[in-house]
Amino acid sequence: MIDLADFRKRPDAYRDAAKKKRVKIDIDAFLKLDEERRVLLHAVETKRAEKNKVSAEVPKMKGDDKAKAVAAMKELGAELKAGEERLKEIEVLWNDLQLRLPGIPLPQVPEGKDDTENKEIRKWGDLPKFAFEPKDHVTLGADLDIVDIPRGVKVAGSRSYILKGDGARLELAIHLFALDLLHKRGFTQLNPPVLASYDAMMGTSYFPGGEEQAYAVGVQQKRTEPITPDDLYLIGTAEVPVTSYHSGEVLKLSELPKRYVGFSSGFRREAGTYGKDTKGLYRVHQIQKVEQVILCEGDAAVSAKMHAEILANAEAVMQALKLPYRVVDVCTGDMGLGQVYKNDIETWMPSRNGYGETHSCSTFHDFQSRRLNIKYEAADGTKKFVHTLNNTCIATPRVLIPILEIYQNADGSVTVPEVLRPYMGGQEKIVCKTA
RNA sequence: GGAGAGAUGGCUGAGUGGUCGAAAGCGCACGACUCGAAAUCGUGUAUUCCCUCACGGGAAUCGAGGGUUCGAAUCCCUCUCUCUCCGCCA
Repeated sequence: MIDLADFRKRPDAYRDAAKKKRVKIDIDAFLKLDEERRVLLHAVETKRAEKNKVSAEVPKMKGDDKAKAVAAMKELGAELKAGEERLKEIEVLWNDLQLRLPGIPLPQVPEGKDDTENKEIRKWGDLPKFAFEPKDHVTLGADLDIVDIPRGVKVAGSRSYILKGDGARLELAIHLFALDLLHKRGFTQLNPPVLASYDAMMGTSYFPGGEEQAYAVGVQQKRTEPITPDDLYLIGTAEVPVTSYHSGEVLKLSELPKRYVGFSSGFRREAGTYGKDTKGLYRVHQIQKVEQVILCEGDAAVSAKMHAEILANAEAVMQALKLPYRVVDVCTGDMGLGQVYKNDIETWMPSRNGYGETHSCSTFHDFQSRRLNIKYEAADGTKKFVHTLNNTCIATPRVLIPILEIYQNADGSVTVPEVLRPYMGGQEKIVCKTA
């Protein structure tokens, strides 16, 4: 949610942002509706003030005067009701549009229509060279009996998988390594619910808009308002519960920034991606993720610093794993509604012969905190909205693609990255047990 | 799943139709007293929205939504949540 006062001052900036982000919203319609709402609101409140005033005087009146006043108020009450009803109708539309107004991208964000126009800002690591014919991760996973996709599909449908044996142990090792690294860097770990309320989904701005990407519990899909019985959604990322952790709270300046790391599964319906990335572990319905979340002072310079920090953390993990990657500035058309700056880390995946997105680092400024109502008491005693940021630290199973493919050996085994060995009892290699 | 109790400001807790946005206490802030502190005394202490350059004014909010009424924290209906006990369960 954006600052409406700011919006009214410079609607063109938001018109421009909507255009660049490819957000379909009629800014002029909203301006008109907003004005209509304010006029009507004023009229209704004036009537209400009159009614309140007279009603307060009624008990002191007697006889004729009293009867007249009551009759007049009865009439006023009817008028008021009509006005209130119209106001309510307008506010439904107003509120719906308001939630779709975009955050304004920072100046450094490149303009572009989609992910093909993201801009590479740096590269790290050397691309692997194989002296043998390398296998892809699906083949490796099957041959080593550590990734069972057919049985995953049997049990839970398409885009499902089962990590098995050393594959399962490797996954956990990756997360433990990342969690340890963030622990050492001052992050507090939260293992949150993977179920979230409508408010949490809305507050983090997954809703409205992303309803069809979320699995809903006990409710039908495609809805814009909370309904019974459960009103719970499977989260796509720990960002949702962790960012919502302090919703409705006023934090002390001295306790900022809050550095949290959420560890959870995430669930995505992947609606509308039929036929896309169907093979292997790239695009699946359930992921496991170590997610960094920051709440900091509502100051662009501070959040920029935090953005760099969490991006560096993720890069540190990739470098420790010795996986070649690049960092891109995500262009306007590929950003979310509320994001003002976003970097992706893309990791080299031999089977794709290219870089594939493995991390996403986003700065929201006060877009989420306005919806979630997370404030802090500033140095001058006023209450301001915090800035929120989040970034993947590591996510599986997608990162297993580069790990398996890059660390494979000519004999079909996979070397365990050195930094992960302590988390696998010192194991150095994953070999085929049945061969 | 069964039975019961409850939801009021930062907290505790009064308040069953008319200056109640809300007593009182605690907490907190400021001031007085003090060398300083404690104690004591005094003053102040919710959020959101609208109008205004500002001073200030208005509206809404006592779990949520609806209703009755000139007027609702108080009456009626629906829902949600919390707590206790029993059952079931990782």
